[in-house]
Amino acid sequence: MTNAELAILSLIAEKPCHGYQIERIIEARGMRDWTEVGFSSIYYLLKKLEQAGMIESRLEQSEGQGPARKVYQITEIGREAHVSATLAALSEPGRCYTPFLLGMSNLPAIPPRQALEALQWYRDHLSERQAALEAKVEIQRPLPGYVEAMFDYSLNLIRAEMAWIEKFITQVEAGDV
Amino acid sequence: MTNAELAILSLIAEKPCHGYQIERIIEARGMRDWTEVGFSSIYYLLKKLEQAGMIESRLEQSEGQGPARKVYQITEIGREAHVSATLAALSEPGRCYTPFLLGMSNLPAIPPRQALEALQWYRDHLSERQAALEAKVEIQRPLPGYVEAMFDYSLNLIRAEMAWIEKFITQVEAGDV
DNA sequence: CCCTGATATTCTAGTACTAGAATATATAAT
DNA sequence: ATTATATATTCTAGTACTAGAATATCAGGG
Repeated sequence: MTNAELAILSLIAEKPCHGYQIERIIEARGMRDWTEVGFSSIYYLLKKLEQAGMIESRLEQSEGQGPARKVYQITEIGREAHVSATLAALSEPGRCYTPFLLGMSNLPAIPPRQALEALQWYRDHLSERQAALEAKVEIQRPLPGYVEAMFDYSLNLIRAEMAWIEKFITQVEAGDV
Repeated sequence: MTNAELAILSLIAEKPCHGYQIERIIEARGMRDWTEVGFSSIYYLLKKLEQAGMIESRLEQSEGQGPARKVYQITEIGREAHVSATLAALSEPGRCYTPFLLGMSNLPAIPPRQALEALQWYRDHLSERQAALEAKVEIQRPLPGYVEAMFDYSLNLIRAEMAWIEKFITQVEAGDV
């Protein structure tokens, strides 16, 4: 199962949902911090999951305004797939191919002054990201333990990266690279 | 420019190459640690870059055995694109959507025993990866400063992740999550 | 002179989304 | 009535690879 499929299946596993509702849950929870599912992909993924027999749909009248909704709920097959995909995701460290290392591998090809500037931008962006995440978790507290852990994980990695990049920048400034 | 395109363009920027040669350089340098370009994609990417006017080709007789080679070299346009893409890669922290956080977000849906087991697997895999990287850098030393920095960056992040996961596992074992 | 194996490129048919437009329904305001 | 707005789904045409088979060339051994 792909990441995108698992992201959608997770939400249906929690409770029956229709496409538009999923979009709003993703938005409301800020899930785009850890998954990448565009609005236009949700319906595509729902259809894929339905074809795989992991979810099934029924039509339901809208409560407020708007046309009928197609509400999906998880099947037994889906439930099993959900658990095993979750276990797989938790047990295998995923490679993450950041453009950063690709950039680093090209360091010798660019003027040192510009490289330094770029690295400083990187640090600043990262620092903003860190601050935004810290603020976000602060506002939402108290949070369930596993959600707190997710933020803690992300923040730990960002902090480690910040520490490294600070060190590297001073090395570059000193002409050590 | 996409990551894959930049990876190929980097190599052509270094020296003129043909497709098969690129495959062997990628293999020899262990570049698949930080980029993802399958053999079957190399020719596709070369054509794309040529169409964009970033590289140009000429036919050349093979030195040893085998048919004529199509040797690509970088153009002025390509050179500029290479520098600016490298700067872009160095200045923008890329998001990395690991399946791990997706798994974490599904923690409540799975039996605690299995979750713990999965996390332990994760730790073991990560630990192996760390050891492999450490060994790799050790063997190859001495290395140019920027390459040393790339290994150092990767190792720092892996170590931070290891530290976090160890801590989290003990928390889970203690029933704190 | 054919065969093997290393070298080298091309082609076909997929996969997994993704952007954005088109379509449709219902409520509320003008 | 008309218009705007929020809700909701579907469709078309891409993008960016990617797997794997097909094809071709050439050197050296039998």
